[in-house]
Amino acid sequence: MLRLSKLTDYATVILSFMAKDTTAFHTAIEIASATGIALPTVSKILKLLVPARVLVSTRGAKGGYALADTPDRITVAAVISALEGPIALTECSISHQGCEQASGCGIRGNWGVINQAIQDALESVTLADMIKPAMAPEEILIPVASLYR
Amino acid sequence: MLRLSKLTDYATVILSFMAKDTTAFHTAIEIASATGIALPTVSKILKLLVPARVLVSTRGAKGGYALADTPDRITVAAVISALEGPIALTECSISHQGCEQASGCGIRGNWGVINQAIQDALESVTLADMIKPAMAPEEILIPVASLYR
DNA sequence: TTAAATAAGACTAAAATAGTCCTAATTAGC
DNA sequence: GCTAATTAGGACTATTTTAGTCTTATTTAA
Repeated sequence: MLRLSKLTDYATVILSFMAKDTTAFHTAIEIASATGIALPTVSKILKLLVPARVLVSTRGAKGGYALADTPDRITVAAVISALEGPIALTECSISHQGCEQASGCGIRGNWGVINQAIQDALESVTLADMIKPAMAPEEILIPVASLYR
Repeated sequence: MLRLSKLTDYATVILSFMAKDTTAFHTAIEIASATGIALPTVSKILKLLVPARVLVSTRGAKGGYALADTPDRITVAAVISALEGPIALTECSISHQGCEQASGCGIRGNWGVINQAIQDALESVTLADMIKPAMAPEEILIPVASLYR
């Protein structure tokens, strides 16, 4: 389905909650109860976002997590790659080794072009954009049905 | 990893083979031996591409599969949605029902914007583009590392 | 009538993902 | 120092998805 994992989906919910109060540190417990996502899951996601430089953390009593930057400087691309690894549609976009399609596969380079387009799209959207009021969903739903006409 | 399935990857290999001889009908056996992909797998992919209007099929002796249109009119988006369903990054982009994040999720609409951008990127690339000689891979690899700086 | 081919879908096995839990390390406050 | 609160790290299990195979039915040319 070309879809990202639930963890990434949760991550955007968590980050949009945190973006409402940029400076403060939030504990995992606080975030779990505010978002309704199970605590161990919240904790796992928060831990993944720290090495990716999306969040910063402080240990110990009065510790917690905070955004590493302002919401307009945190891109969706950064969040996705933190949770799912490099953004690349095909295996051979990451590494050219081990591709067994000896003949008939002169395609890799062109996948790269597509990957780049998607990368650009994801980098152009920031957390600040995500927390803006949503547009009417009807206007922006993808007309998938049209593909089958 | 925001990546598409192997089936879709195989599909592009199969279609690029077929695009070299647009008019002819190819049997599943012929395609399997030409591409090196296992026959049952080739067969499965070909069958998925027929209802999606990417291929047409003829049964019986002298039957086979052929492209439903010229390569420049078959988009990557059509191939992906044939094999993986609607192009939508998050569950709630497909259906707004059953989203349990009652509070804190004013995000759906904005995912739609991202989905649309990706959709556009995938629709703008056709099978004809894919079979052009690939550019040097080094030039187009996604600079993932830069996300972590 | 027979042989060659697709159609449909059930089924199995493998892999990825989600989610939970436990133990260690760190820090503020008493 | 001691204790409580909190993150860090990683092991582990269960679930779901995906890949791949197989069988039977249908269609058509010769």
